Amino acid sequence: MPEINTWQIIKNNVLRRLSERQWLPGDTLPSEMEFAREFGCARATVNKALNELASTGILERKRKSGTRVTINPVRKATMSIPVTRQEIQARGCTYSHVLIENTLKRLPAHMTSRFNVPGGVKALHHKALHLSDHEAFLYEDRWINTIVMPDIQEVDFTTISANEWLVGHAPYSRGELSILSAAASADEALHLGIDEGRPILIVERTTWSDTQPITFVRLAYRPGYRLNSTL
Amino acid sequence: MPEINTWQIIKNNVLRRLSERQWLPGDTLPSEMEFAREFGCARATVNKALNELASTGILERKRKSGTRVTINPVRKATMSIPVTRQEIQARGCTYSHVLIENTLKRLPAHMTSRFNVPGGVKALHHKALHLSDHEAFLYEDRWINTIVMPDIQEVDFTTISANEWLVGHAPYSRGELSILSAAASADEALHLGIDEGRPILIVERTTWSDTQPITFVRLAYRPGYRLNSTL
DNA sequence: CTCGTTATTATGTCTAGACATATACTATAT
DNA sequence: ATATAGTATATGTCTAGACATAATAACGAG
Repeated sequence: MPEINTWQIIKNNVLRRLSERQWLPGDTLPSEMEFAREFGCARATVNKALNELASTGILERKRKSGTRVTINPVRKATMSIPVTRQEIQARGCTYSHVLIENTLKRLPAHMTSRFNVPGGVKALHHKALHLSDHEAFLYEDRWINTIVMPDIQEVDFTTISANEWLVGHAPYSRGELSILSAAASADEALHLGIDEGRPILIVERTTWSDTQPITFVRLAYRPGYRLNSTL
Repeated sequence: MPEINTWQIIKNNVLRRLSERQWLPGDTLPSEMEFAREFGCARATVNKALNELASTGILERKRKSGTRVTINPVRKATMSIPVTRQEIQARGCTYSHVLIENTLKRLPAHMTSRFNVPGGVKALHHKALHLSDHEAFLYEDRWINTIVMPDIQEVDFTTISANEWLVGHAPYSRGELSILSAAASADEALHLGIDEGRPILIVERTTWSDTQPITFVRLAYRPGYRLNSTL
């Protein structure tokens, strides 16, 4: 454990004392001033160390009440959702993708509510298959709001994937993520080359630019895929 | 957007300018000193604002090179994995759980490697069903390393769930999380009250105390369950 | 005993400096 | 041309203060 900075020394020290059960869930830790005296540093340095720990969910901090050990720590797993190409290449496999559909059509009912647009509005329906070492890896079924992203109709998605184009050209946005398990639909099974009904992992994501939804995508991973993370 | 603090004003200002595509992915932002002059504040305040944005993955910061807009932002979704009881109660449902098994037995082969212990070692095999409004919600199949947690053999798991006991009594630890889709096994289907083979969401988690594995748990959620998160 | 007021206190934010350090750039010597 | 040493620079860390603010605790009046 390389301890170079004062705030990291303090952070690691507190972590060690927590693992040694010196402070139990619910207990109040010493105040910033007490820590500052103990470590012979400024209060701001203690503040940084404790805030760092609070951001991971181990500690809870409140004005006047002080710093306490979280009783029911909500385990915050930071899942990184990489661009698929990078994920595949990081495993040392070759990445390729095939454009399956890219047409402007009327939004189906379940999408108009999701995009919060009136019925009858058209949007870009985009389907693509991502391959790892030339084997089906991920099937992508996406709707793109062309009202917000009009330029996208000119893009050649045979050379760049929609995901990567959007990451580079859509302004930074917030999003909603949903992970579920489903039986492969006929469409998904066909493209992934598996039997219909097989359990596959689905990730659904809606991204927004300010108040406007940009895109909704349903990612169907091939059987055996795992989303991993450390906490 | 309530902007009370200087660093939040700066953060929101930068976010807005990013969404207006004033700086594109790969571009270098002004230095901290320039921002400090622009906002009439100390450099430390700018530092906090920009570090805040860097922690979300939007910006990348490096000494001397400066601050630049991330080209391929790894979407960091912070999934909160709450204690099941809280998750159910947060939905306004009543929580209950049933202890199905709690016996000391020899570790199967696939677990000895996971726990990194010699073969023949015994561990606590713990199975429980968590119910939401008296309906099966989550089936838990857990192994607990009794070498590390000897006290656990005395606990009455009919009154408190293993998860909650461990959260309160195991020292803070790191863990590995894996999310996958699987066909319900006979055991899982029986307890969840569903047909064998139905696609269900599985969360597997191993938690460690320092170098010692404490527990491995496989959580089988009822069909229709979604893990949600914002990014 | 209850309600409202006041003091206290721990954290939140901020400043104006300082030195440290990684790293890109430049100049010099080989 | 290439390796090496030096310089400049932007961020990282830190200090010793200051005032702000939320929330608890103590107090006092009715």
